[in-house]
Amino acid sequence: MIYYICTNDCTDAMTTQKVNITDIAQKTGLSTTTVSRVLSGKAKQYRIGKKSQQKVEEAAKEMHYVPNHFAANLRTGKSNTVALILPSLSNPFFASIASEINAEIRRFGYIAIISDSDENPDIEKMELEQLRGRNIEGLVIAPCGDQAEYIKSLNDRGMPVICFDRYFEDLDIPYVSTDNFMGAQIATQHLIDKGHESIACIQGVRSSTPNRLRVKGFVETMENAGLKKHSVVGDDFTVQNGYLETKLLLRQSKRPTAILTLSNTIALGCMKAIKEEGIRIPEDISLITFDEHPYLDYLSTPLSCVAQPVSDISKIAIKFLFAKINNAEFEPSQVLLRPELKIKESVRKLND
Amino acid sequence: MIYYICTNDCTDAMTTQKVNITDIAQKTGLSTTTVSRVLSGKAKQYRIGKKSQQKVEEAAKEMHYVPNHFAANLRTGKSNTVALILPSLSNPFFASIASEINAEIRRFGYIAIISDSDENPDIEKMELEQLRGRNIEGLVIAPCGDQAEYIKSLNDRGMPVICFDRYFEDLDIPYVSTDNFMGAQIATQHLIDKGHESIACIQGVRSSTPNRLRVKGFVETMENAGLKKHSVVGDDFTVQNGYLETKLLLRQSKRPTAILTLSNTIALGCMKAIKEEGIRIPEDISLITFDEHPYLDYLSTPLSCVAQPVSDISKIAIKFLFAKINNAEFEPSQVLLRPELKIKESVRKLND
DNA sequence: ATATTTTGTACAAACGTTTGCGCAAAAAAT
DNA sequence: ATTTTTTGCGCAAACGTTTGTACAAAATAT
Repeated sequence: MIYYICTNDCTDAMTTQKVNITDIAQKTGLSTTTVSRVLSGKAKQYRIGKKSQQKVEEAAKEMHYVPNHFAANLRTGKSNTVALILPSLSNPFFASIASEINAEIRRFGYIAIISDSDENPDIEKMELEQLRGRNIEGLVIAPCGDQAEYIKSLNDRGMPVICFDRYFEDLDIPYVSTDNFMGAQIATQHLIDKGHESIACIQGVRSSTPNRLRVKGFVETMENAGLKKHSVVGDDFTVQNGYLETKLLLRQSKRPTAILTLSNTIALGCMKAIKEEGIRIPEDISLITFDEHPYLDYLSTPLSCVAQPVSDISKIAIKFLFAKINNAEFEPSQVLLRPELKIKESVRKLND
Repeated sequence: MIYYICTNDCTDAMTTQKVNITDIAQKTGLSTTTVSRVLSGKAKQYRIGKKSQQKVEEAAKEMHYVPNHFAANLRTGKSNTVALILPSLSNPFFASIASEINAEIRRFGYIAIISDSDENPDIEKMELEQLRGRNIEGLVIAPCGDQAEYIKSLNDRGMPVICFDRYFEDLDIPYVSTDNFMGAQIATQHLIDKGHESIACIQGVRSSTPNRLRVKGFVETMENAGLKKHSVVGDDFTVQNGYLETKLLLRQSKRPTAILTLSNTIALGCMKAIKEEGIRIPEDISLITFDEHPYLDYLSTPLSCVAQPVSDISKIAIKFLFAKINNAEFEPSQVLLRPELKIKESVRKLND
C-alpha cells in the first residue's frame, strides 16, 4: 500500500523567506561569490564552470531561493523600481493609463510606485522627495502645475524621465502625449461643419499644457472660420466643474448651440446638468468631448468624442523609459500622437 | 545694487541622492548611532539630549537628507511595502478599488506593488513568489481560482493577509467583501416583484466565491418564488462573455423577459448585443446588473444596479491590514458589507 | 566623601548582496 | 620542461542603516 503524505514542505519553503546565497554556498560547497555570479546571470562573464553552475542552479531551485532585492540594491544601486505620478487616479483616463503603464512596468521585472498628486504641485514635489529614498531608477509623470524645475533637474542629472499627457513645451524633457491642438481642432471643425456658430468650451486645469493647447485649437479654429461667438469657461478636469459651468451656460439668455468639453469627467458633469435642466442632446444642444470611454456608445445619446490613443501612449512611454534605463546614451524624444474623431450621435446638423 | 543669484543649490541637493547618516554624523560631530536614533524617532527611547537632537534635525533638513529604505530594510526586515494582487485591472470595478487601496496605502507611508493576475492562478502564484524578494509586509488580494494553499500558508505564518471581493468561504483567512448572496437576492426579488418570471443570469468566473454566492442568491430567490424558468449562463467577468451569452439568449425561441448580469463588464457586453439586435431596454427586455458606475445614469436607459460599497471595502481592508501589521496579535475578521439596490429605469413592470 | 542611579553617547556587528582583485590549477604554447 | 595563457573560483570590502552592549559623565542618594 502506498501512502501519499503531504509533507507540505514545498509550500513551507516557499512562504518562509530565509534561504540566502550563503545557504546555497554551504549546500554546494562553493563560495557566495560563485553562487552570486551564477544566480545573477554572470556565469559566462566570470567563467564559472559548467558543473558549478548546474549545482548552484539546482540547489537554488530546490531550496526555493529568491534573491533579496534590498540587499542587492544596497550594493548596486539598482532598485528595479520606477515611479508613476499622476494628477488624479479618480479620472478614468488616468486610471486606465495607470493600469496599462503598471502592467508594462511589471512585465520588465520592475515595480511601479504609483502616486496621486491630486493636481497639487506641493504634493507632487513631496512625493518626489519621498521617492528618493526608494532609489527609483526612472520617473513616469503627468506633472501637474507648471513648475518644471525639480523634474528638469532630475532629467538633467541623467535620471530617465518621461512625461505623458501633461508636459512642458519649451523644455527638452521627453514626453508622449496626444496632439491636443489637433484634437481640439478636429472636434471644433466638426461642430462648425455641422453649422454651429455659437460654441462653448469647458476647460480643465488652465496651467496644463494639454488644456492650453486644446483651448488654443478651439479658439484658432473658431476664429479661422470667422466665428466670434465662442467662450471658454471652467478650470478643472472634474465632474463638478463640468456640472457647474454647464449650469451657468444653460442659464444664459443666449445659449450656445454646442459644447466642447475637454475631458470625460467634464463631459459627465455636463451631461448631469443637461439632464437636470430637461434639455435634450442633440436636439437642444450638441455635445462633443475629449476622451473615449466604453460606455459612450450606450448613452442616451451616444457621445461623439476625440479619442486619445491611451494604449499607445502607455507603450511608447514605457519603451522610452526602459530604453533609457538600459542605455543612458539613449535620448527619448518628444512625441505627439494623432487623436481620432469618433462621430456618434451627439452633434446635430443645424439648418440655417 | 543687489544681485539675486540662483545658485540652484537647493534643487541640486534634492536631486542628488548622496547624503547619508554618516555625512550628518560628521557635520554634527556626533556618531551615526545618535544620528540614526534621532532620525528614526527613537530619541526619547534612547535618551538623546535635546541639543544633539536639534543639531541632527537641523543638519538633516539643511542637507536634504532622505533615508535609504533599502539599507534600513536590510537591517530591520521592514520594507514598508505591501502587495496588491487582483484578477483584472481592466475591469473598472477592480481599477477603482485599486486606486482607492493604493491611495490608502501610500497614506500610511507604505508603497503598494500592484499586480494583475489576469484571472490566471499560475500568474498569481508566480507573482506571489517574486514578491518574496521584495520582503512585502502584507498582502491584499482578490484571489483568482480556488487554490488557497499558498495564501493560507502565508496567513498561517503570520503574514498579514486580507482578501477582498474574492475570498475563501471555509478558511479563516480574513476578508472584506460584499454580501453577494444578498445582492443577487435583492436584484432578483426586484425583478420578480416587477412581474418577471423568466429570468436569465449571466455569470462570471464560476470558481470564484462572489460568483457562486450571487448565482446561489439568484437561484434560491427564483425557486422560493416558485419560478422554474431560470437559466444561468456564461463563465467570465468580461465584456466579451456578456456579449456572446446575450446573443445566444436573444436567439432563443423563448426569450427571457429579464437579464441579471453579475458584473459591469458583462452588462456592457450585454448592452452591446442588445443594441445590435435592435431591441429595447426595458420595453423588450429588462436588465439589472451588479456594480455601479458613474455613467449608468446617462445611458439610453439608466441602468438599475446593485452597488457595491467600493470605498468602504477598500478602507476596511486597509484598516485591517495595518492593524495587523502594527500589531501581530490583532485578528482581522471576515466582513460582508451590504450592497445597495439602485433602481433606475431598466426594469419594466410586466402586466400579466 | 562615597556609592548608586541616571543620562547621553559611541563602538562595532549585522542584514544579504555584488565585485575588484588575487591566486591556484589546468591547458596551451614555447 | 619551462613559460605563458586561460580557466575557475574565493577573499574580503562595501552599500547605509539599526541596535545590543558598553561606558563615561552627571546627578542623586547615602
